[in-house]
Amino acid sequence: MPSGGSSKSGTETPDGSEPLAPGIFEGLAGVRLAMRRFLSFSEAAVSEAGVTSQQYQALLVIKVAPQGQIMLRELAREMLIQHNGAVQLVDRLEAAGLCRRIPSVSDKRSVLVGLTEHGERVVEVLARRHLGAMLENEPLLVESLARLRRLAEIG
Amino acid sequence: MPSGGSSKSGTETPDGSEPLAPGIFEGLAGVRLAMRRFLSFSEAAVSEAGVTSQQYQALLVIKVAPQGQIMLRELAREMLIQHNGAVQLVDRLEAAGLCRRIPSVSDKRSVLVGLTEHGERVVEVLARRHLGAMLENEPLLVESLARLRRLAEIG
DNA sequence: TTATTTATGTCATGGCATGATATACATTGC
DNA sequence: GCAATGTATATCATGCCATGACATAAATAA
Repeated sequence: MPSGGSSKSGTETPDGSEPLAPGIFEGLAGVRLAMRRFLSFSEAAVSEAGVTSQQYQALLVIKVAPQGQIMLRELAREMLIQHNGAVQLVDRLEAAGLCRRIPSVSDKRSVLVGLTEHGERVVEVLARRHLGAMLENEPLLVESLARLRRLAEIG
Repeated sequence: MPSGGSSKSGTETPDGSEPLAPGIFEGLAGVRLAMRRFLSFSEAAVSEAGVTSQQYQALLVIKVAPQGQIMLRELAREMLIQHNGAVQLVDRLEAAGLCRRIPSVSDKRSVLVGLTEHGERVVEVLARRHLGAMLENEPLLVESLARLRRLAEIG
């Protein structure tokens, strides 16, 4: 597509509605990039500790759960994944010695997941390391979202 | 656990530095949740069109590239992934008829990636569908980031 | 008891991303 | 011209993540 000035706001659209405001695609791409950047430092920081982003997030969820324990089902719900995804996630965390399955006494179907000492240490270190970097990268993301909003409101 | 029974905010830390402000773990978990929520609607919206989130993002990057074409290497760099990840991503996009490899004439090593007509239609529809949902979910994320910042500044 | 729901787990599949490696081409220096 | 080096793409093996389909066990209701 030649990027001549007028051709970007073509009038034909797939569903016949009005064309998108010029710059919207750039705005959307910018937000995704900002979010990727935001998450990629996390990926890097976290992988030094031998865990992945999702695993760190799971550790956080367990950490902030009441009594530091959470049902597998709850963990899945908090992380917006299916229960079987959580099963495997906990499998890997348990294999890494970061968490522990504790059979529930009140409901023999249930399994509670809690952090091991090692898990406690890892989540503490990672949280600390994350905080600074997160606050550093957050403005770019927020700015990028604001720019998209302005673009959308003009269109 | 040496910290005795009472409190969540123990004073000992793994590396001997000061303890994190209370609520920081909750703040960090909140941000990750907000981000997941933010991305999960995207996942859902996009999957109706038969593509994944990453594929949509790749389509966006190609769409906003000069002349609507981008080198594979560039695509990888824009998406913050390795070149071989981009190869497979483009493989899948090409298999789905969304993009096309165009051998570069100036540099026979290079391959330019451009959208097909179908790809153009898909990215247009998805961008449109995304915009609204994105603007709807964005305040939660921004608010969640702001809360974390406040927590960090107090600590 | 029987049926249903709930919680967890297993299996097969597929997308995503990486490291290690290979092949083809370009560029630079001799 | 020719060798060395670097670049662009591609392939392979591996591992994480997530899902759908299915299975098992336990709680619960009819």
